[in-house]
Amino acid sequence: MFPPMLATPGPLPSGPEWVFELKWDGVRVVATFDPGLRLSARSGTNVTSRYPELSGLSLPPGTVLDGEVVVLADGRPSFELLAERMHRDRPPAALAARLPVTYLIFDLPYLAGENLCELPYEERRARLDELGLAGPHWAVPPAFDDGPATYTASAQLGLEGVVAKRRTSQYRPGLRSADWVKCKNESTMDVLVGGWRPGARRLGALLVGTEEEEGLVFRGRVGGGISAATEERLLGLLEPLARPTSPFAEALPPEDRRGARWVEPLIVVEVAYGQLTNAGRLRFPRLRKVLDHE
DNA sequence: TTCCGACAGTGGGGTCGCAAT
DNA sequence: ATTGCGACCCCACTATCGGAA
Repeated sequence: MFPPMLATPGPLPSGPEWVFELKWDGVRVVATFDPGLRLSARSGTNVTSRYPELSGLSLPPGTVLDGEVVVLADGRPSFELLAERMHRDRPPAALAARLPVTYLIFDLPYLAGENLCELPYEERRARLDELGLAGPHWAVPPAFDDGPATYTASAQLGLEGVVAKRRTSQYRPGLRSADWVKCKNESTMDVLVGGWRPGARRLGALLVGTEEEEGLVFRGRVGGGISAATEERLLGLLEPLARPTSPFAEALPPEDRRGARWVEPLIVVEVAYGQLTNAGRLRFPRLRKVLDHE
């Protein structure tokens, strides 16, 4: 088992010592050859049989590749499509054909038994490029020198963001290093609070929505980003607004509804999120601020 | 003494698989 | 057939604690 190196979240670094890759929205996979191909998830789980289309990938024994398995749709990775098959060992042929995966390889910690981890990123990257890995289901995506342009392009293309890597950095297995910085595209939205749920804290999560023609449309639960002080403030605002029935236009699924305390939807909060899901819910939601209302 | 980084804990969307109802 | 629950995947963020500065 070879735990992959992890990136630290942060703002886009600048300077000639950095190189920039697009951030691919999929699952992290390490490939080892000893001598047969073995694919490992970040946790170390053997996932080789989940991605049979990668079985043709062949390299010398003692080689370790690091990359991301994605499902491409219109040229962009779709995590939601990948989710439909990523838990399945030996997926049915029809499923694998409908949702083919691509392994995007971005690092080479070992080659034929030679430890390349101590080499600077740029040299490992050059060795990786020399392998000429390109096939129907794998590729080595490009790296760029212009950080701001790469970041802007990632947003325009609807990608997840960029990962900045220090040219001189070593590969540190299993470590969350400051030499790799992930800069994610994110959005914010103002939403109405239609209820809340207790949890381990007094206020576990907010049930939020947006006002549309059909009424208050549920956008998901927001439990992240709430400090102890904000929790108290929100409870003080919400408890006087209690009402017996849900203010949402549609009945919420049981797993969202469970334990809910409904309120008049009068409190507006700003939430940050990664993307909207196909179901119209917030992905990676967290509270940014409670908006003052006159 | 103060500050920072690592870690545990709490929250999210979503899928699958299995058990209970 | 529906619901509940945990295990995995992807996470963000807060609070805490010990060691570095």
